[in-house]
Amino acid sequence: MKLSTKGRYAVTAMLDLAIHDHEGPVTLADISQCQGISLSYLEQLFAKLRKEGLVEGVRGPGGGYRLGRPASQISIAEIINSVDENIDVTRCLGNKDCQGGEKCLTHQLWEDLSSRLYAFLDDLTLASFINRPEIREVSRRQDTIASRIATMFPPRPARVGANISASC
Amino acid sequence: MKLSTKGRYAVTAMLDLAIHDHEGPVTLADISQCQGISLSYLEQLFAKLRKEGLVEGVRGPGGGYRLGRPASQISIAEIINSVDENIDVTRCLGNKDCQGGEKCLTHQLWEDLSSRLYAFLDDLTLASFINRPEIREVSRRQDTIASRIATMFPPRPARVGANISASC
DNA sequence: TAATTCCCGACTGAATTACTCAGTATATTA
DNA sequence: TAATATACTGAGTAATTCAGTCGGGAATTA
Repeated sequence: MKLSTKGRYAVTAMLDLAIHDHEGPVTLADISQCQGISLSYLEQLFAKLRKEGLVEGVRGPGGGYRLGRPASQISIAEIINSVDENIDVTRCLGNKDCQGGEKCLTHQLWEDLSSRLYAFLDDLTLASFINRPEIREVSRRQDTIASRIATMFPPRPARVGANISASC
Repeated sequence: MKLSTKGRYAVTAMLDLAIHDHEGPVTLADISQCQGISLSYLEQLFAKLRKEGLVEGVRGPGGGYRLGRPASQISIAEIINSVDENIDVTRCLGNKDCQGGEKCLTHQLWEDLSSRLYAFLDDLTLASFINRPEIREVSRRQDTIASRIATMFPPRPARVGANISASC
């Protein structure tokens, strides 16, 4: 379990996808502009997320990325783990002699802490964040704008709407 | 809130101090050998821990480091924060325009997650780890050995004992 | 066909990690 | 008092990671 800016980028990007899930795919260009992250860097992060099945890409105009699973089945721990490659495990773990045959005590304790932390973050899903009332309110406001414009441009409403509601 | 190998080093070292608290100061040389971390690197980490008042150093032979406060009053979050300098906060936070005047939604959500995580780690104290029965058992065994030798070398028992019970 | 998007790999400067070395300061012990 | 063990400090450094650029290719839509 490691946690850095990289993990934060991945989580916020995934939240973005979750929020705009019903509007069709979200482009990396949108996220890039929105959150101030370089496009190519996002591509690298999303390559890892895709490998884990957390997102799926849709090519071509009107394409982008959408969640690979329902937001309720994607945990924060999964997201972080897929981009922040695991911290190197302590030397003594696995082979059980740290110092003098006896299995290292503090390393056991760290393992304990680490798994508690993982459990905590694995319990938090994307859905548990975006389903809170304040969030739904903001999301709803953006939807009304989007759908109003959508009725004016019937063919690909999602794309047009997405451009408008790109204010993160 | 950032979490890396550096933080792990600090936490395990602090656990070491907490476990051997009643035996007098623990030297960095012990921890270094025990946990396979370079001595000078430990010194740098402990400089930060000392600055935060989490540990206090004792110079001279028989010296070392001991906890700056009772183990029940030192949280994991404090330890990590003192060595893993904080993740750079998102651009839009503070000044409240991320993109178009409206405060960035995903960044609010991240702040939320971040504070939940901090609260979780701030609730975990050193004491909550070392007070578990398995740990006390190991610690007790080492104590009996230490005190048996201590009676044979009256003047500075703690130091001699520490050398023996250095198997982490 | 042209445009838009995902996808892929090589490369790069800057920062961080983990470490080495070389010393100074303070306390203990012989 | 001299020797020793420890904490402290700071400068330097190879390796790694971060975050990004660049140049393309592949699939989809219009």
